[in-house]
Amino acid sequence: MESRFNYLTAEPLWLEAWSQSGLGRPNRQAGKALFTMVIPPPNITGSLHMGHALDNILPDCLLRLYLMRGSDVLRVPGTDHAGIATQYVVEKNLKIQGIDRNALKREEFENIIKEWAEKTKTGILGQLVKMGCAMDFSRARFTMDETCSRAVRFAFKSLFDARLIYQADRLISWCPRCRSALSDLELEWQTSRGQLHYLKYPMIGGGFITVATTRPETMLGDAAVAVNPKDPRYEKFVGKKILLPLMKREIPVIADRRVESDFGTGAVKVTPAHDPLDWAIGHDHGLPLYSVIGEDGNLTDAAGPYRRLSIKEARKKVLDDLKTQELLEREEPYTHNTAVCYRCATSVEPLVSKQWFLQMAPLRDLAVAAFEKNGQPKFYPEHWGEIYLNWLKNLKDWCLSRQIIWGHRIPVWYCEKCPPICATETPVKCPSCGNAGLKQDPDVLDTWFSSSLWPMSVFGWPQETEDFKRFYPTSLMVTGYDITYLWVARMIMMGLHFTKQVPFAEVYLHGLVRDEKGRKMSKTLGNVIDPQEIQKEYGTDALRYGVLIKSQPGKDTPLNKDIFVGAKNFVTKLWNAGRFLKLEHSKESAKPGPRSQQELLAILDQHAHPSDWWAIGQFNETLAAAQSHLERLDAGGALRKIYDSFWGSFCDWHIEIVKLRRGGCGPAVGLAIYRDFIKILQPFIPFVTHEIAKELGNENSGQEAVLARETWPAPWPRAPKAAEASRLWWRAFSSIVTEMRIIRNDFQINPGQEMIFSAANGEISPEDMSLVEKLTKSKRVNQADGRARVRRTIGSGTWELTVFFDKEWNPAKETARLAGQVGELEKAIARLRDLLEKSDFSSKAPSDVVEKERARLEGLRGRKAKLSDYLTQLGG
RNA sequence: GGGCACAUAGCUCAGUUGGUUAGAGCGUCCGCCUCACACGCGGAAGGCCGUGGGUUCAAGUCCUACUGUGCCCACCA
Repeated sequence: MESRFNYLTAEPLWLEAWSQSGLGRPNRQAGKALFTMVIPPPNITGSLHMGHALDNILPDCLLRLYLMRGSDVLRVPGTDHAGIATQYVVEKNLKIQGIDRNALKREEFENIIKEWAEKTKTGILGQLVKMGCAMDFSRARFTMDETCSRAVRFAFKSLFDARLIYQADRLISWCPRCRSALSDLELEWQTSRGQLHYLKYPMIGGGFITVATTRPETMLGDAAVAVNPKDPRYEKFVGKKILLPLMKREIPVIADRRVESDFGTGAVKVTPAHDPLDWAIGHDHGLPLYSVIGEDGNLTDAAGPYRRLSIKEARKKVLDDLKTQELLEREEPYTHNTAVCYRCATSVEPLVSKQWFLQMAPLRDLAVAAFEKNGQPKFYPEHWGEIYLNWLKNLKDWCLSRQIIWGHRIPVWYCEKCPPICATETPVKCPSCGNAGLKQDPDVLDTWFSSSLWPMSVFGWPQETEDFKRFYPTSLMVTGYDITYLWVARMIMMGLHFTKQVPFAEVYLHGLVRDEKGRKMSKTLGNVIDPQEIQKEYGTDALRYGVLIKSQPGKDTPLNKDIFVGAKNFVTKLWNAGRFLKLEHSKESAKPGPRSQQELLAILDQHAHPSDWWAIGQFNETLAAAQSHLERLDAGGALRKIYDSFWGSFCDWHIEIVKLRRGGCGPAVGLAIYRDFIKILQPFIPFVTHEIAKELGNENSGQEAVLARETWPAPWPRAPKAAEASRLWWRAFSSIVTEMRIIRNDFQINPGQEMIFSAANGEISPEDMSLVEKLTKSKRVNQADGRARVRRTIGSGTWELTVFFDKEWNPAKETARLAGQVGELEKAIARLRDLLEKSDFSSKAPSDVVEKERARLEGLRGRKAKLSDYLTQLGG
């Protein structure tokens, strides 16, 4: 074995081996439980970033775990066409080339995006492969491929026929840059500093009413002024008329409960066509709509003399004109929130537009019932269930149509005089009048519409395919909490509506990947870590390890490069431990690897050293802890446990001891435990563990070379007596070794120099004492001679270590150290004594806990006595 | 305005159902190329576990109030 794991050469070979073995593809083995997942399809906007790495590595780890624990597994990969996002990226690229997309025909532009889609799709799927994700790539889907498109058309028509999808003129959020409607969930909010303008509206018949607004240009579309009905200041105005300045339009003063008396002047201008609250008020009061802002973000003909001005220009001109007429009372600085497009950050305009909507209430009720009655799906972390439920209850209708090119065309066709025709296949002629000149609706669907069908459509739904029958609903959905509403909730609702089943039994919501300061990774901040670079520089296992060890359910994952350095170090450590054990074992035995576990246990009964039992015990505890974490889908927690145990116990202690034990079963047992570590680490870092397994040779003949297909280890059987004895042994042994090392450091004894010591009242066998000698480069003597000495108490204080050395040393430092220790011991003793004697502890706490504390107090007292005694000697 | 989460070492974070002296990685300091690994080994310094109450024999852990931080929802013009 080389001294390092060569990931550059090993990774491609294992990727090929896994592909051959069909990891992530079901075997159809009878009697096996199925564990299925579909991936959150990455957007085809570019390459995969660190968030995707987490999104895919975490479930891969769980899938590999399920595979080893005996499940038949399937994970379906795929990509998302990501309507607005992809179109935006392609538009930007065209702009760099000097091409204006508006100059292109719909088909031309669509073809350019298709080309882009092919390229990025390939790249993304390639990245998934290279991250070691065990998926069934033969089942890979794309949200706009024929299978998924069929599902989209079917779902739309079905919802249309059920009258859940409808077309209506509504106030929607409009992105003037994307030239498209957006859903409420596609808005982001920014605080912006602006002005609150106080406008004086003249009453017909004399007097003024003053309104406050942040958007004075919308006054051109005012249909009324509203006041609170309980506001005494305005009682006399209600029902009277205003002559709207600039437009010279008569508008009424109305009373509405939704107006807050204590904001601004207590009177609000009502612009039903450009403000959500005004829309509602206008609707209830039957006010007319004046759409003064158009889809291009400029003012419309309805704005009279202000037509074709941009919003900014119009605002300035309106204010100037009002000022001239002395109708601008005052202005004050004002900070408020404005909505922007979540893809291009352009300010969104509320405006009235004819759009397709999905009525959510019936779907919502299904989801609420599934969760409240059956607890479906189960959320990790659990508290997300309540958040999800709460959100569902306030759900509004979903605006489905987008006025962009890239996406699923709305499957509705129009005939000149007949009602719209909704069909899953392009109709040749109008079913009502037979007219052949049908025109398809130019709009496309919100990209999340196809996403919401994903767990069904990947399996061929609505067709009753074998796959659909067999794999739907899936076992687990792993995704980021940021798309719980946008995606998870909608999948659940669609699943319930169309299949009466929640599409996944469990949902694991992971956090967002952030930098070490907790900031989002972004190109502008320059804090982006590219997973591909990490793979090149540190290896894919290091990428997986780093991402996994930092992940916690529901919490954000802070990452920096150091984590991957540590990750690579662990891979190297693991590798070298294997290299060493293989070497050691080959000295003992000609066989390629350890014998069977049964045979090993027989040898253990005859020849075991306590450290063998201790290491076995440590492994069993690690296995149990890791499993309990994994049952809660906490891969990070499991990995941390394994790391601590492998490095801190197995390598730092057990292997070091095995090195010094001559002959015996040390290497064989060590190798056997090591093999189990390799297995439980396989789901996390599959490349290096597979390579090591190959290097070590097969345990038994007939086993597959693919470690991922081996079975998850069971705890080692061992006698409880041996377990207890090995624990006691460990305490004594480790504390004397540690104390010797501390003395060597404290007294600056050269590492090459042998230390002479005596140990009074040995709890350790002579054989083990020789291990201590070798481990600490020291020699035990029975008799004190005339040399300088230092004494230390060990462990519980029942025995004592004396180290002799030639050089003179100043006792002051040691005295201070001892005095400090005695002081702390006294405090601890007093605390314990009070606990045992003065409180109700002794009578109320369980007897075993009380016994423990009593024993501890005894130990502390013994230790203090010894230290005080020695302190007196030093002082004297 | 409503909701959720978090607050532990200089930094990033563990700490499973309450029970010995609260841990790791990175960073800092000291000493080592010891024949698996310097991507390593040994050691040290560094924490009244955000604050005040409460429950309990016992609280980092449970409850409550407060303070601070982050996020989500709402969007008062």
